[in-house]
Amino acid sequence: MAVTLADVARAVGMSASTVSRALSGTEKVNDATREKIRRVAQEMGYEPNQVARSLTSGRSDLIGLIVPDIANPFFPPIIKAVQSRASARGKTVLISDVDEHPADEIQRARVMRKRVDGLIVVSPRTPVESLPELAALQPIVFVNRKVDGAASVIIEASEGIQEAVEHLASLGHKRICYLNGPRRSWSNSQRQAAMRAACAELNLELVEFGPFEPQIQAGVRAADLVHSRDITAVIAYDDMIAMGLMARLTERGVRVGSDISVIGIDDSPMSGMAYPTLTSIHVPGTRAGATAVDLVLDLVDHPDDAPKPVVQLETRLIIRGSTAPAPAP
Amino acid sequence: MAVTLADVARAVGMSASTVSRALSGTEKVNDATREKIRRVAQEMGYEPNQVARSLTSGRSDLIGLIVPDIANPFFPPIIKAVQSRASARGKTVLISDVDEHPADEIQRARVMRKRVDGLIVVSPRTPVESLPELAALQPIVFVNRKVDGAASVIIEASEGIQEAVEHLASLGHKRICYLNGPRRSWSNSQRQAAMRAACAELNLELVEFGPFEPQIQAGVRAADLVHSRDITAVIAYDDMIAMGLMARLTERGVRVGSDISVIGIDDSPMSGMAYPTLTSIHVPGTRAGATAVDLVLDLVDHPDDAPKPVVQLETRLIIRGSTAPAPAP
DNA sequence: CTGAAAGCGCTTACAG
DNA sequence: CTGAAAGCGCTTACAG
Repeated sequence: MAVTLADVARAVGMSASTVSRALSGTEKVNDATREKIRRVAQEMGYEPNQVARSLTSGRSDLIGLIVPDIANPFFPPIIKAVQSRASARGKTVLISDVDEHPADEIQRARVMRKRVDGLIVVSPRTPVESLPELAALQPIVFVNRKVDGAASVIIEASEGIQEAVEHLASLGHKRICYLNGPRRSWSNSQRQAAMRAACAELNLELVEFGPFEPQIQAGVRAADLVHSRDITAVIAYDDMIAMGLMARLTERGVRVGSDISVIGIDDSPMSGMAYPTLTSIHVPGTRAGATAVDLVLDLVDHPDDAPKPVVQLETRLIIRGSTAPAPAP
Repeated sequence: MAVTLADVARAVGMSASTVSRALSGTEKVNDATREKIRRVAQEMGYEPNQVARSLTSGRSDLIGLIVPDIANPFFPPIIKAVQSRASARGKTVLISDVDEHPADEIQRARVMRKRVDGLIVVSPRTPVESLPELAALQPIVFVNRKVDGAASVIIEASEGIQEAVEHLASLGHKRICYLNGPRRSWSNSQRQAAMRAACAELNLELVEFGPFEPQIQAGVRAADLVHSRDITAVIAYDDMIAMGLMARLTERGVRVGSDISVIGIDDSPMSGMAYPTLTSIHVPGTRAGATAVDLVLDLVDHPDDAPKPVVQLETRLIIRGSTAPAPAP
């Protein structure tokens, strides 16, 4: 059996209370005593039982992180940012991937909630009617979705999309295609609205396809739709779809970056490595992750503070090789 | 405050023991009693405190999973397989990404160990001298690394590499380049040895570069080395490196799949989507993940069983568009 | 089938 | 500065 606090107390001839205080380091204990206790605990290989600790103290120093799909390259940078920020603040992060199953989000959140101090839920797919139940699991922070009455970090797509559409317009494109993301995605409704607004403002024709899942294969399917129409420029819901689109168009002999222009969203690491490199709208995932940690830890310390903070982050266009002047008609 | 077992007991006028038994479902309780308790608990919104439960029962129904880098596409399929298998067996998975920092593996494992029933560590980077400490954190299963005296699921690269080298030889390649993975990677030492054996057997010249980190950027660097030598075929430590290599060669005007042949390892989802599509050695990550869950749960149930099981999985070559006959000299 | 009691390993007022 | 005691919320022999 593992060494317990009581074992250490017996070994040094002191009470468990004192040992506890000496080891947790916060309260006043005689320096010599503390020193001795520390040494003995060390020698005995004592490791505090975190489960017992969190049962009494109510704190676990753990943050739970729920993401829809770690295989989507949009999420790893956020996850890494959350981990690095949390670790800087003395917390450990426990990740859970719900594999794009909306129903699992609430279930995972419930399972995790009791074991962590706070929860961060990225791009929740939970239907709007179940959102209040999730939001009630305080302290909780949502990333990439606005949830009424809950703390959130949201990413404002409109500037980036505005820039993207202007970029295409300045290259002479007249008809722009938008490939929609998942049907009930909050991000997609944002992006779609921004597309419509930008095209209306610049007097461009907008063609929409989708919904598509954020997966390469969906982009492959989209390519054939795009190819069958008279389209010279495409903005995809995300880089995954854009990559699939580019691969399939190339396969069909369409030269991306001359015959057709393609823009992704997310600016994921692979966008700079594709051929041609992918023009993409940068989404500040790293900043979003770090901010979410700060918000959730604030909530842990001040659970009753209201209203809940909402942080908005902005996006911008990164121009690479997949966009070019519209071909002459 | 949340509803506790005692609250429910008071509400139904029974002891906490009975309520506990009724809800956990294993022991014999009067059917009517159980029914009533269940209903009341439900109405009151009772959710058992898992922390308290695991303090007394010693079980958490949680499995910890430690991976080096979730951004590397090799890991998500393994993670998803672990999650799906665990969930089928009534367990929840908590993931931790150590961001390729070997020292973090032991630290995370220690933090997690007390809160989970068992641990799965994928592709551990921990130096061999610290491995015993990790292995001592029973129950633990290692994936993709053989650890003395510990349960593990290992992936035997040799067949796949043998097939890859034979494939290149049959296409007329005489000199083959191997791009080594990380310096202290167990997989790389396996792969390197298999490369040397296969080339020796088939009487091919082997050129080695590296070590390289398993990242696209490393492949970009490798491309320039490869380009400066008289090489017609490359096998990379993994798909990430192969993708970077292909992108950079293409950029420099070398046609992958005719001027030069490239083979990756991992057969990650993106290998079918690159242009050209990447010939790659399939590594059964999904099977490895599911197997690891079975092994770790066996260990949880029979902690004293020795010797620890070691499962070997095999690899095979998937031929796609990035390999072609050697160009005439 | 049900209850009273002890205990899991720690923390935290309360005294001194 | 230190100790005794209570308690966190549950589970589990032990009786009955």
